[in-house]
Amino acid sequence: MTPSRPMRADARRNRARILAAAEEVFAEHGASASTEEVAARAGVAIGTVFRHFPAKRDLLAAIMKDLRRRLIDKAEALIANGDPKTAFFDYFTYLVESSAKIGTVVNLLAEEGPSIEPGEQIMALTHAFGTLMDAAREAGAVRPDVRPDEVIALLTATTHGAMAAGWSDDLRRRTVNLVLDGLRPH
Amino acid sequence: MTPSRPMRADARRNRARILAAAEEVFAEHGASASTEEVAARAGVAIGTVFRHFPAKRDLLAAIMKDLRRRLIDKAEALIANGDPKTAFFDYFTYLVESSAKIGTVVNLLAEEGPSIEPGEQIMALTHAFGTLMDAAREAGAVRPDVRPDEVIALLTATTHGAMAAGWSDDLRRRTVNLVLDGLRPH
Amino acid sequence: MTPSRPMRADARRNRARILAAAEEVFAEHGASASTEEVAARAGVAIGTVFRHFPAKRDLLAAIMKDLRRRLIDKAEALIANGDPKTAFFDYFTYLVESSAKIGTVVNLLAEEGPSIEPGEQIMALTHAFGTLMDAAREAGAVRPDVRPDEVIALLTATTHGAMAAGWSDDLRRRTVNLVLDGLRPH
Amino acid sequence: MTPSRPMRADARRNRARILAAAEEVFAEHGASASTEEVAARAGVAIGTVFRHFPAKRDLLAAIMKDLRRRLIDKAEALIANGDPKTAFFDYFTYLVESSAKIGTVVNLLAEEGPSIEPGEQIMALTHAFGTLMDAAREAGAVRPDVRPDEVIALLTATTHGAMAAGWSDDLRRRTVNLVLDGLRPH
DNA sequence: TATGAATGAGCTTTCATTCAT
DNA sequence: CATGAATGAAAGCTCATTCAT
Repeated sequence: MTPSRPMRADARRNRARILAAAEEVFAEHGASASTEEVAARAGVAIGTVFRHFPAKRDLLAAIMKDLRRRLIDKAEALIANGDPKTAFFDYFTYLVESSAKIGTVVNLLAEEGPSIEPGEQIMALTHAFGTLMDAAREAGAVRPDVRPDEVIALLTATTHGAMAAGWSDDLRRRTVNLVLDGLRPH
Repeated sequence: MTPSRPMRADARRNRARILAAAEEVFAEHGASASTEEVAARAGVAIGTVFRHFPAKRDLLAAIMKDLRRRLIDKAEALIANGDPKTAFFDYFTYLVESSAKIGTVVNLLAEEGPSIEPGEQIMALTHAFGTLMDAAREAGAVRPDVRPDEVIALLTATTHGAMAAGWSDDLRRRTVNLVLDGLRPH
Repeated sequence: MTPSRPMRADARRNRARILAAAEEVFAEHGASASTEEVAARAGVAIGTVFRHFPAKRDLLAAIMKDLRRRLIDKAEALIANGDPKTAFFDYFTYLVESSAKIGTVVNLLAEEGPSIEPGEQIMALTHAFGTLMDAAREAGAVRPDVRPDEVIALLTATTHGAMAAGWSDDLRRRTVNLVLDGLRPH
Repeated sequence: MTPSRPMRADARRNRARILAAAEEVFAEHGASASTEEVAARAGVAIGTVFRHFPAKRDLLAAIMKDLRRRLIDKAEALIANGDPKTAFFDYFTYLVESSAKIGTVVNLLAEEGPSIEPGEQIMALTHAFGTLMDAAREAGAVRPDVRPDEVIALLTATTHGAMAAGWSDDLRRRTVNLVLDGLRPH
């Protein structure tokens, strides 16, 4: 937006520290955690947080963006290097595994009012997911009659469930396998 | 002292109105909705809410109890009258369908700190669910190798997902079918 | 005021129970104790308390009146039967001893705004006290140069101190003796 | 983190104004006065009061600490410069004179639950008082048989009485003299 | 009369946000 | 830019008082 000048080094450093701190704090105490707590964890003053993120929801949104970025990167890596037969299943599993953070934040966003910037990132994520799924289908590893939106719904659900209900590692593994089993051709 | 005579008529009426209002308000705005809003919706003064539910978490807990009661009733009706082959699937579907309310509340309770009264109700619910599932398995309608906790996990996940993500009716139906398909013998 | 009819028996009984309960409760938790707590202790409903004492301050005032009544009775008994040489000192000591209740209430009244009905009772009390003191002076047991208001001030002070500071029985006895010593002729 | 640099100028100014306002307000209306009233009197917003004193009892405690500090300073000044024969009596009188504030607060603290920080300050105060009293005794100005705790009890009592009962200046002077007379050798 | 549910002003406290330093 | 003190709008909760039962 503002072309202005590139961020000063210390400013960029602070921004990153705040994001990292926020991810931790919100994962621990929920979105109702105070911004002050985030500032403290990041080792900056409260004013600094608000300079970088004019409102709390901006901070939440930025965390989401960050998380999505990482998920997209992971997907693209799998698209480039993975075995089509397994890459899709690996990715699905990976998403659920890393859902502790994501899920928490997602959940909390729900409280902050719906739809914080769906935007192009979501599309990129959806697209990458679709690519992996298509590849798996062509390789005969996924039932041909399941539709992408259903699978994404399943993923969302499993992800939410995994964190909200506090499943044990074992239960989560078995449940994910059950879900994935349902996607394989009989 | 006095052997706690039955609640006065107006008190019982108000209690019910508050519960109904709270269910609506929390479903709409999340658990962070104010108790004042609940009072307004119920058409009573704030003090009345606190007379019936001394703390906000008591109100949340009461809503949960009410919802669970209804779910248990439904299960028992199906156990008594349903066709073993389909009752389990019907119940699963019913639970997800009615999850808009349930899910929201469940979610929010998670934030209120862990474990608001796990209690016997949960056990009754789990037991009823297990009974339906066993009947379906014996009738050959469910894979013999899936375990109850996995299925409950799946249910939780689908339920959470359904409401948190705001699925369309159509998508929800297809997703639930996909899940249930995975539970049927191949 | 209202000549009306004499109080019904149960009403009079309730009034007494409320007063007794209030004395206890306020002595324990201070004047900030809730009227509801008083009602509970008395075994009546809150409405009953307010029927007898239209406002909280009326309840406080009634307690005071009761206490003063007992103090006056005690003084009159000593005037009638006591030894002039010792009656005054006994009374002074008695007042301090029984000050736990009085003191608390007096203190708390201070918070309720100044001067809850000084009235004729105070005069009666002052007069009785003066009578005992005069008798002691005439018997040569009290310095002739101390004035009544000073001694009453001293009494007030000792009384307050005794309860506010939570003196031990031993300390209270020694302090009272020290004070009384100062009143005796050298 | 940061080695707690000195308070910002405006913060220090506000802290002082809040303390001053609180002393006034609580002296006037008792400890039940609202924090809001204190904020208004100090000319700051309610949040500022709570930034400086996270809970109401912290504010009360701070006032006490301030008062005690002043009393200790006065005692030490008298120890350093006063005439042993009179310093003790002057101090006793000074304490009672300034008791309007002290007494009120002391009283109110009593309601806030027992013992807000007894701590070293109390010991310092007690010690200073004892020093003055010893000096007076050695100078032959105080009876050798009175014990320090009795005198402190007397002081407490007189102090409480002075403010609770609203003695006139004249009455207070005469009463204090009467008390002090009792402490002198016959 | 007694009951106890309802009222609603008011209290303490929290926290997102602003702005002087 | 960073700091952190100040702001003030809620929020949860209490309690004296009223009034339908």
